[in-house]
Amino acid sequence: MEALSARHIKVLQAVVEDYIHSGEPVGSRTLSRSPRFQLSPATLRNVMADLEESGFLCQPHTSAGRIPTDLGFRFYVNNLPAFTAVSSEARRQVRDRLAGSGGRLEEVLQDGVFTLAQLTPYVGVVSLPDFRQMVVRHIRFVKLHERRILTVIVSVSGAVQNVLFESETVLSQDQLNRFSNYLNALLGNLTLSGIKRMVLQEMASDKQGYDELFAQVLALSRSFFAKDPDQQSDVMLDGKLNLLEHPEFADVERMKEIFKAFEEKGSILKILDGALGGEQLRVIIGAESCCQEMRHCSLVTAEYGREGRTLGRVGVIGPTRMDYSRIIPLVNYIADAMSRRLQQ
Amino acid sequence: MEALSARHIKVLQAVVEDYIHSGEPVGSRTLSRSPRFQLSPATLRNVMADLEESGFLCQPHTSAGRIPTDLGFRFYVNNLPAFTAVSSEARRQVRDRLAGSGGRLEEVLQDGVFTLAQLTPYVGVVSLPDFRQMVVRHIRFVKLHERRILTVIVSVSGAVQNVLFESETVLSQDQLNRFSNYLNALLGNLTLSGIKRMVLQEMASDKQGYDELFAQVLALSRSFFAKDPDQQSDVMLDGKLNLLEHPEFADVERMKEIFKAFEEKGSILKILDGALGGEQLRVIIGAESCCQEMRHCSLVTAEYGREGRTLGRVGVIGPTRMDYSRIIPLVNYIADAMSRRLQQ
DNA sequence: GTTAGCACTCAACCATAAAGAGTGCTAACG
DNA sequence: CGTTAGCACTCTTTATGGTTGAGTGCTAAC
Repeated sequence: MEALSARHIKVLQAVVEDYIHSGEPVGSRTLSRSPRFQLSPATLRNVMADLEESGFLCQPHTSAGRIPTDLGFRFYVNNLPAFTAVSSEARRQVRDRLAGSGGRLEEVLQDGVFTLAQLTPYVGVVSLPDFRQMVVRHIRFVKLHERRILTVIVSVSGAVQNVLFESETVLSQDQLNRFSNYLNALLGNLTLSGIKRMVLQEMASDKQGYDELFAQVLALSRSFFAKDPDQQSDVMLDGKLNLLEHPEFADVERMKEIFKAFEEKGSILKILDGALGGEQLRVIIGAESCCQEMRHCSLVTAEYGREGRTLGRVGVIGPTRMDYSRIIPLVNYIADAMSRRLQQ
Repeated sequence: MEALSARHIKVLQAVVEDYIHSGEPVGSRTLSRSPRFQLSPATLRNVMADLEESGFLCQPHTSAGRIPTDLGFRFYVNNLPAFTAVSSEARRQVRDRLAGSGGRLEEVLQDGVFTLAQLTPYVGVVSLPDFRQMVVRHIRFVKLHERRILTVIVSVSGAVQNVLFESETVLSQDQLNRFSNYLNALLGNLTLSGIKRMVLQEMASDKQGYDELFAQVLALSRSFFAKDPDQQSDVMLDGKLNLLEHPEFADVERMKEIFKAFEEKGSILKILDGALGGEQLRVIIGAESCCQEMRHCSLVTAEYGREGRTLGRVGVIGPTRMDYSRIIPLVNYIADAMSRRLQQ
């Protein structure tokens, strides 16, 4: 397998692009008819045979045209000749949708995946930030019943989370209010994990001479953290039905597989946040995801965040035969728009 | 179309049951082989022809066996010869699941649909109570930022709801706490709509001589209700993938249709809560739902509630070819188990 | 009222044939 | 030596037709 000549690359690109748009295996004849080549089918056949040997193309069967392998798509994406700019219509839709709602984290994320599902024939996907890693703006305790307490946690990015737990002693709502105030005053810029760490440290140091209030807050916090809201992060999907429009998922078995992966979101999450080297944009093609059920899918995702902090990734899931040159700029654009919206 | 003879009924039941278990059109031969008939195929053919004429059976094409129409299933369900008792294994699973979690409304509902999806090859479905109709146990206001206020509402059945709104004036958290306390003291057994009604009445009466606090609480409530959390009720589904196992949904087009209905939950909700005559148990067969996309599906649902109040309906969605004699008791059982769990 | 017999219909299956697309290989060409 | 035309070959797709089997409706006899 030697280096690819300029012609090889050009042919590979042509095959990939044709396949992306037609969905059919592409043969040497079709290719030679294209005005971008002045070559006969025979010559192209030779080139394509080389590309097949190198693993960039394959044939569904003898006497069919070629289709790109994952490797072929990978090469194509890494050497994308040109991007399709995000249309002004699409920009408008993104802007309108994001501006139209409240700006709470969940709303922004929902708007993001919704717009992606609208603007593409693929599935919009976004990973929710791990709640424990989010900077807390506000904690409030609400007494429900006896020792049953509802905790309302609001993050700086506007996410609201409710956690139920049981305190060790019965406390009045007034006491809880004082605790809330105390904690909030203390809070400056800590994440939930940060608060937990602090509480545990303080308890371990076991100083005497705490004022009563602080001791009580610590005790309460401990029972709160004992429950460890391992609510973990989660993913949101939109537009699953879009996938049904693609011929590659006409087969019920294949569909079932992918929907199974969607149902238990864990595996999607792992693919999204899995590779920890947080590149701004990431394209995962077919089997690269290492997820059996997703081997016929590609993911294009980008980071979104707030004030320099990465919160998660947003993007689309579609067939490996995806219109990368259009999708990549679009995903970038939406991730950016969401981050800007969250800033406000 | 005259009244059905005992024999007609027996044949209809046999056809329905055979079809439910085989999924294939059932012919006169098959039927006559069954030990429950001592009749020749020819005789059965005559009976079946009558049933077809009356609209209880139909043929996919000449020279195929018969399958029940919606009307046939309807008759069968209305005259169910016997129920299959809920197995002790199933009871155990329901009990374990419900006992295992926290008892918050959402958890109970989730456990309910989950168990249904586990125990049947169909989709578990439950309608969430309309939040405005739920009796409020607790209201709490949390100041987020300037005039931005988060309201946490807890219902007696343990549902928690967050609503964001903007107050007219800037208030401190201390003030909000006092308002919360005041409102909660006032609250005794009102629904959210009830509270709204009360607030509007009080404001309309426009008495002078309110104490300051009450006036402020009223003002705050008004801006809260101005937003009208028309969060409406919602539905939860589980086990959508179960449907893919049924031969009747092997066709991608049909699948797409149903999943579309699932996606926009409004239509499901309408079917569930639509017919307002709240029978304890309800079976909706095929086109009876009046929902185009659901015409190949049946729903078996039962009411669940708390302290005599109906909160919503829980049940399953499956193909019209559903094992009604097993499903009906099961749905009843789960609805009952959920209601009992909510009582605690 | 029930049954046996018979002609008929129709989907499903299978084999075969023909068409069409595409290939690899070879030999000729500039 | 790269390029091209030609050709035999492969393999899918589509159409065709015949056969089988399940099931029916009708009629006549029991």
